Amino acid sequence: MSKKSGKYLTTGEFAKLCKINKQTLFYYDQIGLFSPEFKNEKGYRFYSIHQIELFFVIELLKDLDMSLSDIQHYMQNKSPETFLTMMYQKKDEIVKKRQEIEIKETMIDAKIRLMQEAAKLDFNRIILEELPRTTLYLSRNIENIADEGFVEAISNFVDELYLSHLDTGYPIGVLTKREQLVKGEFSNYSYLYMEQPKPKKGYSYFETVPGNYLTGYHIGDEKAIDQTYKRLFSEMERLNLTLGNYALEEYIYDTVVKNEKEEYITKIMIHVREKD
Amino acid sequence: MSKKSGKYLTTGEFAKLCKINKQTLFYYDQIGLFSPEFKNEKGYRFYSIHQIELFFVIELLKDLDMSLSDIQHYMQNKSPETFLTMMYQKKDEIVKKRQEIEIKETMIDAKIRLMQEAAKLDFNRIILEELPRTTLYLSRNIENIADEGFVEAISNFVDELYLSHLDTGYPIGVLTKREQLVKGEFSNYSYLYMEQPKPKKGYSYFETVPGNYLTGYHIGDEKAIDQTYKRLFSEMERLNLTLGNYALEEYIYDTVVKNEKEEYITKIMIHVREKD
DNA sequence: CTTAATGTATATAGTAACTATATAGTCAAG
DNA sequence: CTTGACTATATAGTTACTATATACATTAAG
Repeated sequence: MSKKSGKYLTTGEFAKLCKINKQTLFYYDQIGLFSPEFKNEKGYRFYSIHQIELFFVIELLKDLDMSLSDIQHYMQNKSPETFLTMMYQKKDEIVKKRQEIEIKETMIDAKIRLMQEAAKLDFNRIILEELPRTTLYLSRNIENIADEGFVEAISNFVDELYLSHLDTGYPIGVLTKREQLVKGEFSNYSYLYMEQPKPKKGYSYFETVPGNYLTGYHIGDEKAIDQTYKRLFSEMERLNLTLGNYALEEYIYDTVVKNEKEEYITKIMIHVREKD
Repeated sequence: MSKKSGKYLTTGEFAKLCKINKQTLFYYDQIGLFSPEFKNEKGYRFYSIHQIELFFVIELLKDLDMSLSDIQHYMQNKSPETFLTMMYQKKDEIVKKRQEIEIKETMIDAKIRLMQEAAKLDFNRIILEELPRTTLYLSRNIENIADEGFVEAISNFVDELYLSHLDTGYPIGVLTKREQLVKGEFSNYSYLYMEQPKPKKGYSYFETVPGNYLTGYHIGDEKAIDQTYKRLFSEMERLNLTLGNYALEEYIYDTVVKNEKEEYITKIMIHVREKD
């Protein structure tokens, strides 16, 4: 702290206070965005402690993706009215930003859960597990759609999730109704879905049936997924179980397996009932 | 949607799906960060729908301030273990990020409230108002400190707020005890403070006294702040009030006044009691 | 009172991550 | 068979820093 400057701060001191690079303050002065309260005869910059408030406002606007030149233009002709209008707008933006962060947090949580699960898992084993009721947001019906239509359906569904703020960070899954499964059309999916841990009001959802699910994993080329379904159906037979209402499929990104080449894993969960 | 490509997407289609600029995908391919599943003999890129998962992971890491080259290095030698470790670390980072966003949200809310209040306000009028109990986080005692010490104290306080996650986005205020006020030492502040609407556990706080406060504003050069204090004390006398325990001062950024030149406003709130 | 360390300044070059533009080839529809 | 919408590469430009080089100023120590 320079003793002579009194209640003013030098560039270095102000930079430290704001937790920013000193060069950035030179740069801001140069472009005329944010300048010290005065310069002495030697050209040394002196900032007032009060200027930190303005600096924080600039930081805020910057964080809300406003360009430096836009901030500058705004600062040059601001008024209480425009400031208030901007704050209302920025409030909306920051709420959206927070929601996006929350989605990413869910995404990380989902990945962590998946990885922890995967560590204990043998991808070649089929297991029978009890799954709780969950809420799914479904796409429109996509039965009997062509390959290129499937891609388009996913594209539309992603757009829809984005626009309706229903993207929760969970992976996109597919639901195949019993009707297709009994015909052996394992890849004739009925709906795309995304799990909704906290369903937003104003939308209609599908509730999964709580109960027993036969879970297995298909590794690699999905053209061969029928084999995995057949293995699952044999296991179902062996366990004296009967096919329930639907099957769920989820794509898992390849980090879960120790493998050099990029491979995709599909988790298959078939709803089953006790045979009586 | 190109009909021939089947279940693969062209660069343009994949870019649209990911809501990203097509050039960015070229760029990612060029730097070897994220490449299409294959290229045809004409050099056309084809992305698989599954690649969106990997793309989202890249976006996530990018949002958490990881550089593209770091992401690339990580992607090249990842394993389930490193991925899980990274996800735990990123979980911490995103929580911190969310908290920072929340601080900024409070900051916006505080500004909006201030502006709405200011719109109805005459900065030259002194008003008597009833204020509720609020929680303040105080700095160490800063009585009888020199000017340069004051700047250092603010600097330390800002650091402390940052490190303890006690920065709520509210402005930094100063509290002056009755003891100094009666001596006429209006600028011999006792503590710096920041309001804590949701006080975090594990820290000690100061609770303001709910009751009557005489509020006035000082505009411009703070060397002349004594005048404003004197006006407040006369008004106190006139209203048959007596000085309470302390006074609070808050700096207000200049956007609240219609004025070309940068001016700072100080809000002064003096705790008062009925004379009996 | 000198000197070294640390601080300030300007000017300029470099960087990351896009982003835009120019030019040319490809494809599908009418 | 042409037109319009797409694809590609190559290259230049942009934003917001960030680092470096050089020179002058201030301060603390001997």
